[in-house]
Amino acid sequence: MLKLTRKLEYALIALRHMQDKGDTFISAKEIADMYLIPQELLAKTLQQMVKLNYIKAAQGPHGGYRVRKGLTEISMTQFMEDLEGPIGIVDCNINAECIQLENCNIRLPIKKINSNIRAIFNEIRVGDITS
Amino acid sequence: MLKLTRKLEYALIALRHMQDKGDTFISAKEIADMYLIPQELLAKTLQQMVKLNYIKAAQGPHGGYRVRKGLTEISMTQFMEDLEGPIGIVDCNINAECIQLENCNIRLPIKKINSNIRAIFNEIRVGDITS
DNA sequence: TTAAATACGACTATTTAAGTCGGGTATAAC
DNA sequence: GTTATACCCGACTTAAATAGTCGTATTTAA
Ligand code: SF4
Ligand code: SF4
Repeated sequence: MLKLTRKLEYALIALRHMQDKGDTFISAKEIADMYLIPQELLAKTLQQMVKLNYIKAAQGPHGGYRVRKGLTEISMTQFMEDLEGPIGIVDCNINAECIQLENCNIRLPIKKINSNIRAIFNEIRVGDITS
Repeated sequence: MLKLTRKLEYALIALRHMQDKGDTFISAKEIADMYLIPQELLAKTLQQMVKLNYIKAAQGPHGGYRVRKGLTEISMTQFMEDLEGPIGIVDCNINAECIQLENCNIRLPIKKINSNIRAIFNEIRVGDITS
């Protein structure tokens, strides 16, 4: 209940590590080894972040990834939703396909809570975690 | 990611319904039928709440459940943790061994976020949802 | 005695998250 | 130009968590 995904954690750990190293390219292997993260899984995540323009990749020997400027200003809400899809503590906050929906007597108060949680992540920037 | 369990939703729906009906005993079947909730699953949840002293049960025909006084003052944190166990957006916030723990570079900022989320649920009482 | 209801535990199914594999492309170093 | 390193990409498999079902026993009002 209410868990972040492992992928998000790995992404943040990697970002922080890369940020510490400045402009040099860091390989997925280096990070995977250092933090005991499954390499293939981390690689996939980093590749996703390349597509999102969060980081820049360099191929070939001595290649790897480095963080793009400006990433730290992105809100955690955007970061999380880019990587994992919309945040919603219940189904009707995402796609509305719930058989209880029509008679549901808790929908509105729950929606309020969802807003509160989103608000928390809106006020946190990626840089607050990775710097 | 960050989902409430269905069980919690069913519990809240049931509590709200029972509260609307005052002191009369409401059967699991009535609630299950009304909100299209799987009856056996709802029943199990209600039984759990009986053990927690959240509601009172009456057996036999015209039996059922009714809400105990004072339930509405309980915080959502306690309610959720009673039903589903400790809240923690990552493993190390609960206890669980995490192989990254020793070198983890995001543990502290994540812990802060977890506190923020817990704070939200601490300030919400069950009655805020079921009344 | 019967029927409606709770009580419990074991079981199965479904969904989601986590992790793995195989084959490809780019590029620096020799 | 061969080799080794590293990114790229999609399909696949496994594991874990959630959701739902079933069988049987017990209580009790009518
Ligand atoms: S409609 Fe009610 S039961 Fe369905 S997802 Fe929303 S809150 Fe939950
Ligand atoms: S130690 Fe780091 S990786 Fe492990 S659960 Fe905590 S935050 Fe996540």
